[in-house]
Amino acid sequence: MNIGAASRASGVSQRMIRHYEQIGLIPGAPRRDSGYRDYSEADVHRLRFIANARDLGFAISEIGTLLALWSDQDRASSEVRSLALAHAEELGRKARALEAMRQTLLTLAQQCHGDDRPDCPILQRLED
Amino acid sequence: MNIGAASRASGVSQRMIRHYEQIGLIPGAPRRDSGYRDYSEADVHRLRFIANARDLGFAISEIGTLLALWSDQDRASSEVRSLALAHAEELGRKARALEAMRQTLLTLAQQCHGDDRPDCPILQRLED
DNA sequence: CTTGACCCTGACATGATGTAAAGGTGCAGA
DNA sequence: TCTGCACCTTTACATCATGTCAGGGTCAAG
Repeated sequence: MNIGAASRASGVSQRMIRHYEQIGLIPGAPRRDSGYRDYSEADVHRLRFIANARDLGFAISEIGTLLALWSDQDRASSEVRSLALAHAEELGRKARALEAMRQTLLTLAQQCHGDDRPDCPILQRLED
Repeated sequence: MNIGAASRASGVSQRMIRHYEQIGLIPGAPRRDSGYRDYSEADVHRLRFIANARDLGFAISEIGTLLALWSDQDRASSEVRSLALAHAEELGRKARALEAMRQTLLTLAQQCHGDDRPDCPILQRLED
């Protein structure tokens, strides 16, 4: 399977497939005589795994760990679980930070009459 | 005032002060004979404004708009308000996306016994 | 054989920020 | 005055994940 087909089958862009190969996240695909990369179903399976992990917000480095755990038949499920929980906590931290910013903005916007007059508590707050 | 003092007074790193100058977010500081940049209190005030806006998650491009509104005595407060509300909405979208990922992970982790056995619903989910 | 779809590599861009190198400036103390 | 340290300058490279473009080779159908 050429890289285009692998990309369509996995949902990972050709650009990122080549990138993942370059940074060592995935092994280099075997090449045809033409130099074209050749992918198997297993390769596509792994790419889908990566795409799903990205969709859950895992960073590339974490995905490397997940891939290692995935291919390790003997690993304890607790390892995967604690990685997932740590990541969930990180996501929660980020979400709370964004939400706090949002609340601050909403509060300020509420105090701003939002008409043609120039005075504005939002800008005043940014000055302090 | 040298850039180091301006940095300490504003909370913006020297690196970023120079960067903001380079991309045109702030005007180039006047130079002494030595070539050193020279900052006024007003400059520090503007840098603090930028730092506060960054803390609220505004992107540099949005801050450019905010700075323009800030220095426009005649602008309507409604302009600032709608910019803030649009940004708050964007923050909300991002926060909800992170929270959704987090919930998915927590649900999966709950289904994972997390002991020494190798089977793990988290990895299974990533495969699909 | 031509054409169009596909593949290759390499490079540049994003956004915000850090860090490091290599060199000039300014000031205080010996 | 010399020395040393703290400060300043520019330039460049790194991060992270991704897009896009250019210049070139390959393949298959007509």
